[in-house]
Amino acid sequence: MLIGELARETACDSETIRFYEKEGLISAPARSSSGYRRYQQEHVGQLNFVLHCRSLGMSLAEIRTLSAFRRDPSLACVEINTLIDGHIEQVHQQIETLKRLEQQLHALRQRCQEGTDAAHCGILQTLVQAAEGEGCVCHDAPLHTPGTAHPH
Amino acid sequence: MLIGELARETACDSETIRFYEKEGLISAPARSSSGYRRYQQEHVGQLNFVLHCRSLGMSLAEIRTLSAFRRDPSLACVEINTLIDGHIEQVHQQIETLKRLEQQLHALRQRCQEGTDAAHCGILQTLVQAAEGEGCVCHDAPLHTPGTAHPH
DNA sequence: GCTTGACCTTATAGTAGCTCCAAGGTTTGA
DNA sequence: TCAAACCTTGGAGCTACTATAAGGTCAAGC
Repeated sequence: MLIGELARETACDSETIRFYEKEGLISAPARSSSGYRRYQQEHVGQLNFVLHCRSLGMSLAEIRTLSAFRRDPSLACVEINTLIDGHIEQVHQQIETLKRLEQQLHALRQRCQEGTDAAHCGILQTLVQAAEGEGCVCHDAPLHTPGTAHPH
Repeated sequence: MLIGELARETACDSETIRFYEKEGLISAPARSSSGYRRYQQEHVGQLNFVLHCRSLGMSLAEIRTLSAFRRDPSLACVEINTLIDGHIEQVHQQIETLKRLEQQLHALRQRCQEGTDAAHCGILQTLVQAAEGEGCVCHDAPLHTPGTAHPH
């Protein structure tokens, strides 16, 4: 199987497959005499595993760790649980942060309902005032939202 | 005011201030004879505006657009509303996506409650099966979570 | 006058997870 | 024989910073 066929089968871009190989997330396939990558069925499984984990928002580092357990199933799974728990907590924090953000944005949006010019735009006024005034309490909570994954 | 003082006053790193200047988000200050940046009160306002918008999760491109309206208040504010609405929608989508993700992760976590080895770890088994099976419906929704901002 | 330390400058490289492009080689079908 | 569709590598680009190196400046203390 050439890289293009694997790409179609897994709905993953060829470039991304090469990238995952370089990053050690999938094993390097055999090469044809002309240097083309020749994939086997096992690579489909490996790649799908990575893509599935990515779709669950895991980082490449986390997936590398899980892959190690996949390769050597004698290892303790406590670490797997810890990894998943950590990831759940991360996602939970992101949700909470984004919810607060959503509320702030809705409040901001309320300030301008009609289309005039920017001089009278309540949104802009609010943003400028918030930046200049000391009493702005709407952004004292940290925002940390690490990027998550692409569709699988 | 030197860059360090502005940094302390706004709780923004000096490097980041220079970066914002290079990106055109704040105006370039006058320089002393030795090349040091000399900031005025207006720069504090500009920088706080940027930081506040960042704390609301806006991208630098969005902030550039808002800054233009701030500089020229005769422009229509319809675009401001559109920008904010788009941003709210983005945040809303992120929240929905992350909520689905959270549920999937909780379901996954249920698969392994006790610490044995990875061979019998339900989490790993589930991940591997999900990757290999066709019938995995748990990751057909796209995940797009652009990074958001740091605390202000 | 000299040294020390805190400040400032620019330029460059690194982070995550890809994505895109250029310049070339290979294979397949008409 | 030729074109289209594939493949290769290497490098740059994206976001929003962060970190480092190598050097210049300035004020205080001795």
